[in-house]
Amino acid sequence: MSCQPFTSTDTFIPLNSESSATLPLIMHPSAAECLPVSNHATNVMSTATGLHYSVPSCHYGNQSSTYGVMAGSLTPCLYEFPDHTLSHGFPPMHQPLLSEDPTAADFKQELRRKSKLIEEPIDMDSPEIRELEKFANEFKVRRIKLGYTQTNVGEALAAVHGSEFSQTTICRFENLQLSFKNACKLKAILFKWLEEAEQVGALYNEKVGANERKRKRRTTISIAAKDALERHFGEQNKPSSQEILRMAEELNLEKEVVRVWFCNRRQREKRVKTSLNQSLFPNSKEHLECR
DNA sequence: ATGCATGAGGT
DNA sequence: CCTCATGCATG
Repeated sequence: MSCQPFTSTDTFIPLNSESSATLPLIMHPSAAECLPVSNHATNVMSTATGLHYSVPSCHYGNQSSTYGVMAGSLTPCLYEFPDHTLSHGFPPMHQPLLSEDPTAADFKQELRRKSKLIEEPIDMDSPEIRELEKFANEFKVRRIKLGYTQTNVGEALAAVHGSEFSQTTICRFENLQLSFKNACKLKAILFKWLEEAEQVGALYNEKVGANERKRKRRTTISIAAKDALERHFGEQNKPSSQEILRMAEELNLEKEVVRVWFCNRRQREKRVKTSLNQSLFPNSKEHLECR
């Protein structure tokens, strides 16, 4: 395709295998709306690479799908508002023509729906969100100062929390790619850890147990398929089982894969946008109030 | 850093 | 079957 993934990044380069804050990839016409989230505030130079566990000899490679065409540029995930808070695409399409008491049933559903809608009042101007954002940035800086990688932190968290977290989660926290609620929860934990870690001041080695791979291989969905899925998602973000099956057959994917794709897509769609992206003005410098 | 996956808890 | 929090696997 017309896309070319990063060229470097061999296997593991301890230093700068990441720093991919550029996101140069292609954008699907249907989803090119969000800006890439990059490290803006501070000048942290490199994110810790999370890949330093030794890869044994994973040779399960029978992937017939086209590789190298990473199309992961769909929605660079900034927080977004839940559909009901902002704009949404739910046509009022429930007209249950059941037998007995459509009114009651309908009413009930309506109620349920409503009570659901009245939950989190998520304001992006909320001081809480500002604070969260600030903490996330600070956390990263201090974490690096302590010499911890995201993986290290996740492991060390067991001490102050009880259980560990993955590199993924730490990463998502730092980049505010979690739901507001989730981020708040993690913030408390991370805050606690940070304090203790800074007191001790040194990185104590955690055990690095040999990992067993247990999961199914990640399915690689072709760009064409993703494109099709995106299109479907545009008009129906919650397809029925039937529709899912149909798409699956059409795209030569397992039904489960399609179902999960929609789940993940919805989840993404729902991310609450914190103010993390005040730096999304590529043109204007930064402040526009001076003078 | 992020895509696809899992599993717990809800309906 | 969904949502949500999470994470392995992979780009």
